[in-house]
Amino acid sequence: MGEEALDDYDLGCGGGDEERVMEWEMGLPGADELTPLSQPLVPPGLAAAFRIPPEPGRTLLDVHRASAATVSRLRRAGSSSSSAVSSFPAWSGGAGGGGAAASARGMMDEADSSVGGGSNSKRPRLVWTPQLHKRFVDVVAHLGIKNAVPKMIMQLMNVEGLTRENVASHLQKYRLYVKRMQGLSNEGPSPSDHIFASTPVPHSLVHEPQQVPAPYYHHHVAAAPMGIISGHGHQYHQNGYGAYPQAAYHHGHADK
DNA sequence: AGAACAATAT
DNA sequence: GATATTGTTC
Repeated sequence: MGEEALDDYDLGCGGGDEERVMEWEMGLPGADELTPLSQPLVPPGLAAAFRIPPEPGRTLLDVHRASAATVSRLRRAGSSSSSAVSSFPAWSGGAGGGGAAASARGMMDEADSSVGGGSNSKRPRLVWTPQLHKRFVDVVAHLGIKNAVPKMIMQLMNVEGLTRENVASHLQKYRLYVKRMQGLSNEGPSPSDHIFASTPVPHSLVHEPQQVPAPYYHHHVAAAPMGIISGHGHQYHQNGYGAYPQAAYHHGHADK
């Protein structure tokens, strides 16, 4: 029993608002992974270099408000008759305000017309933050190199708005990186390896061919939806309260 | 048809 | 250099 596919971590079939909230809470990162409130999200040096205006100070109260807002949003989404899964905006829109982000995956209605000028805003390019990359690495390590293919990775990452193409592109580069790292037996990552250097390549990716022939594992993937914060061309962007969930896949060993 | 992958474009 | 897009193959 248990040949369940991996794609059933949608919560909610039963209508547990509390369950959503709990999953969300379980997915929260540990204190050691969060930037202290007293510290700016963007390092002063970097901010200066890119002319990023100073961030508004955030107080504990702000965090509580944001937290409460998220909880109520989760509840609302669950109690709604429809079982739509989308919770938050994946692509934060424009600098000024933007609101109204289009929904993420799934439907782009489109078409037509209005070509003339370009009031068509394209989807901003994805920025692979260390947090996103970490999720990516966790999932890839969990699947094992052989089974880690874009679609699967995308599904397990459970990041709203993340597309298969996004993952495929990143995976391509990541594989090259891993290969390059193996080639140079011992040598830390080069400083130009930005993102990749931020999360060490798990041994499982280097050595053992992890055997996971089938949809065997049935872990509870407590992956609360994680939004993507991105920017326009070359404009960083804000980062709400980064309450991204920690991948809760337990690693481990074992099954064989 | 759709997904993975490698090559190429922005 | 980082991502996106395209082209080819499975």
